[in-house]
Amino acid sequence: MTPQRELIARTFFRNKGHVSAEDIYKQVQKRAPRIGFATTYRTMKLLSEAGVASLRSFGDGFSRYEPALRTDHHDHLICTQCGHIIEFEDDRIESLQKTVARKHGFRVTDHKLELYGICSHCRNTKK
Amino acid sequence: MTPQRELIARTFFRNKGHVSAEDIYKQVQKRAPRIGFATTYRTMKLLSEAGVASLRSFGDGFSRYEPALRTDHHDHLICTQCGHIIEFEDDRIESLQKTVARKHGFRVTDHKLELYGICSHCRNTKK
DNA sequence: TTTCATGCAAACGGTTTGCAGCTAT
DNA sequence: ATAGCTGCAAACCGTTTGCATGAAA
Repeated sequence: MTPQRELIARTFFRNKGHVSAEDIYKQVQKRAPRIGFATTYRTMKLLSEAGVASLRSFGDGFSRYEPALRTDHHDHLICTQCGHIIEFEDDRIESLQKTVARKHGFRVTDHKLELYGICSHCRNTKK
Repeated sequence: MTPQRELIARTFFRNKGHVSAEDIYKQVQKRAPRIGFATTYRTMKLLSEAGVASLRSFGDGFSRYEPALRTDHHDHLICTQCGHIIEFEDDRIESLQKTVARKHGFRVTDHKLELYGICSHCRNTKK
């Protein structure tokens, strides 16, 4: 554990999740401009290998990380207009997922549910 | 509509969906080696703009296309070991998704549900 | 001729890697 | 001294774009 890694990890955990590597890099740079993105990427890879961060790729080309400590499964509502991301959790959906998987002989290790649409804010301020 | 575009479109629809651009490119090249990937990409973009193909990015870095003609919403079970993809459909999950979205004031335009795990085949032939 | 698609190669953007230098054992 | 991390820059890989050629109307 080096100072660089500690700063990167702290920065990562300070966020609410759904953080892109670039986000972390920029935030880290404000405090330690000499840290390069290579170190950021390498550290995030370490964190995800260690199981404390999990990589989540939304459709937008670059990878996002979120803390893996959380015990709740949660999924995402994504506004395609403003990019805002809302988390939600629904036990009934979860259990239906398990049922479906079992029906196909799958042992599910992870899942990803994303609902894309227009959030209420963007719907009200439509031009 | 040019011969190239026709071949690419035909090749695309010959597949069962979840086809990567590279897949299409390779298949097309067997029949018409002079077609470049630029044309493949451009044609796939056209097809998705025309609404007959829809772009779906799984987490693996490159983009996949599937026919958009289909009326059923379907989701995916993905084996993380052999990469096999199974489609499924579950109306109860669909309706729960709508409920959740409504609760957050979202108007959902699209959704994506992916379950990752180990398929029955890989579970049985585990080494 | 004008238009527009093609094929090639170069560019792009996010991520990874090689490598020389630096730290801390 | 040696092991291993850093920072830089170059490489990488899937995708996009610029441009000269070529076919069609």
